[in-house]
Amino acid sequence: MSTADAPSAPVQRDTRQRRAVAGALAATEEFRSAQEIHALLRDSGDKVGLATVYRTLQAMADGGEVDVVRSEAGEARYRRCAVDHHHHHLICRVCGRAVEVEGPAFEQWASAVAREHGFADVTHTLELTGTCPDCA
Amino acid sequence: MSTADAPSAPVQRDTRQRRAVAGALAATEEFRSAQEIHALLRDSGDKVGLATVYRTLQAMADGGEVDVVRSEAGEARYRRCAVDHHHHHLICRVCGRAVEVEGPAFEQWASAVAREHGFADVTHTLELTGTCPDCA
DNA sequence: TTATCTGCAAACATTTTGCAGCGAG
DNA sequence: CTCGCTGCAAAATGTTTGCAGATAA
Repeated sequence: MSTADAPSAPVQRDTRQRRAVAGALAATEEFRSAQEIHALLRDSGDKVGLATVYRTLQAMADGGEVDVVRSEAGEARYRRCAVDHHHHHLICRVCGRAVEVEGPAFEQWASAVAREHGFADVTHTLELTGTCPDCA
Repeated sequence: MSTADAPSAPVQRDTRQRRAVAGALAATEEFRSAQEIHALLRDSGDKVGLATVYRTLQAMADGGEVDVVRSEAGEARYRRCAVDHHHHHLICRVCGRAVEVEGPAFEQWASAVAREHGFADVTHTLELTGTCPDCA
């Protein structure tokens, strides 16, 4: 056996582009689409190819570094995933603003339902979409 | 003013294609993608253009006749929205089996959260994914 | 050096749209 | 008869991929 027989850590190289994408994500709380990030970076002067943005975000999502949701328009939107405890978002369908929402009651309900049906290893995806006070 | 001054009811014509799409949706409980429905109809012998399927589903979604969710792959999936009381699905990630789940407690929690943040017209998408007893 | 990453552009999949003709009302 | 609906195919999105060259380790 070698010193490292765990192929599960495909460590990424530390490149300017990767840092730029990570930086753009770190700069905000909100969900951003790949194209938004690409535009944002170009704006900041960091030139990163669109494909690279996509590849980087995908890699980050695989590594669990970012959360991904699908907008109603069908685009993937990414956000840095710093929080340990699970929470969800209430998203305004007009301005896209996202409010973080905690739901202990909901979490409990979900586990209860899963257990009741004998399902194991249950995860959930929850999105609340509405019109926020400012956009009403 | 005319006898009907409510422009909010752009009544759709009753066509063979529209009926076919509605039929395909009525035939199942599950969410279907536009392309699946198109294939399904072709299979049944009803020939409906793909564009028409898209247009029809979109119209139905606008009219609130169907629910729409986005799959993780980014496609839109439609389901007839006949049920008065809202319910969700607990889906097995191995065999794909879906169990219907009711969640009055969850519904209440969702409305409460929405109200608390001043959001109006809030809808939610909830998916529970796990491994069912048979596939464990 | 060498394997990975990047950029570009072409390939892809899904959904939308323009236009001529069909068909419901 | 009229106007909306349909079908086809082309266009528009959003995302992925092949390849040659750049670059981190």
